[in-house]
Amino acid sequence: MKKNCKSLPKYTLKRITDYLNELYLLKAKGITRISSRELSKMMGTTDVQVRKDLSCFDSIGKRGVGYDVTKFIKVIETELGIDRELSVIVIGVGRLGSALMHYKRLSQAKFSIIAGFDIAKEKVGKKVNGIPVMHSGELEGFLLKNRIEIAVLTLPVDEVPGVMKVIRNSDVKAVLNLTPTMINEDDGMASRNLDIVSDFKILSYKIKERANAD
Amino acid sequence: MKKNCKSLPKYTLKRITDYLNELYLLKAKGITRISSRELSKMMGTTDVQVRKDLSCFDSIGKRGVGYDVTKFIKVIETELGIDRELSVIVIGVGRLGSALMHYKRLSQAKFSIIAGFDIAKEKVGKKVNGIPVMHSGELEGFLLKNRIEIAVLTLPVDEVPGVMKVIRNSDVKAVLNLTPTMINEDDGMASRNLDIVSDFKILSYKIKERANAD
DNA sequence: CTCTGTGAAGTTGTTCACAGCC
DNA sequence: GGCTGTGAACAACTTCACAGAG
Repeated sequence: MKKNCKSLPKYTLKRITDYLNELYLLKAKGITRISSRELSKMMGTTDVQVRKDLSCFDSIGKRGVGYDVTKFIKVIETELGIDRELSVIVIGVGRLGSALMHYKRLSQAKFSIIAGFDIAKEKVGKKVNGIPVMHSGELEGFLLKNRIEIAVLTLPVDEVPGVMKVIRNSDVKAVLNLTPTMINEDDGMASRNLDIVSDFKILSYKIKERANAD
Repeated sequence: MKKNCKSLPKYTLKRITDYLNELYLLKAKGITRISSRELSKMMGTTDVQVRKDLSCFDSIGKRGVGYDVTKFIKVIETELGIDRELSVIVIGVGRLGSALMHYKRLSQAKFSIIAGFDIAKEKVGKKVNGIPVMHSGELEGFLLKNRIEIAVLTLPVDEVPGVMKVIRNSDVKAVLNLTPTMINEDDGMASRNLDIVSDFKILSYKIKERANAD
């Protein structure tokens, strides 16, 4: 499937996931064909950008015609490796962790959350959306017995170092960190740091900047 | 406060919000001084990157010494414009919207959510964490009477177009979009699109890529 | 003529190397 | 010596301009 690129450029990778979301919507509407120009308009980018992003793959468009939506989706899904099941655990079953455990789009996309972990007695032993919640003390043992690809961190920031010690010692392949601290990648583990408050701050800056531009 | 840069480079802006999170943690620990090298280690970047990012501001470090944590925080906060109150509404009071309405770090950072909107009868008229929930039909009138800087979208994706029509017609300055579709910026409105499922997909790709590299 | 695909040019972001202050 | 600040060199990404297929 890959052509020119040894691995997808960082920003291409990000955009491709966005393309995918729009393609799903198009497919749901019964649209079977799309041009780079039409897609770029939805995405707020340019047609050339779309085509350049796709240049990493074997040609998936038809000149004079455009792209077949279904084929387009398939190629991206294969490239992202989301055509297989990935097992996930959620560490910290607060409002956000619990929201993720209920989130249908995740399971639809084959990310299956198989356990939650928390230190609160009233949560441990219960189920959230059918998913068992275990005590954080059991995490180390659990990771020895179960193959987990992704660990999601939705716990208080001061509990992160302890949990990360356990995770770095395990076979977990990636961490999605939703706490306001940075978790760096290393040889054995990928990571992604998301902090929604930071996004609010970025919007604050943009608002301020635009106001000044008057 | 600004020096060389007419506006902050895109990636500098993003990193600065990350620096801020680490600086808050340092301050909470009572640490008053930090070097670019130490900070860069926490962030998974380089000391030069940190210093380059700061080159947009009037010099805030001392050669041979490092940066004063409190001053560092102050400069960033001022630049981001988060030293003032910003009013926020949440459209779609599901699990995620509700989690945001409870999120302490948001109000601590002066982002005050003053209303939620939903179409579900059983939610309208109630309060979530003391914040009133109104019917989405009231949104247009509400935006005429209240100055809102940021609208957060946490509603089903098929309801987005209708809501965006109202918002684009209003004085809302920015949208934080948590639905899996793209909302583009225009002259009157900034936006930021976040889709956590896309982040899972990016991790999937990274896991696959690392596995292949063996 | 329409739309994809892609080297080449242009722009933006990162790293290097070192000057300047503590 | 230690650490900041920055022009210059380098690398990554985006846009341009156009060749090529339907």
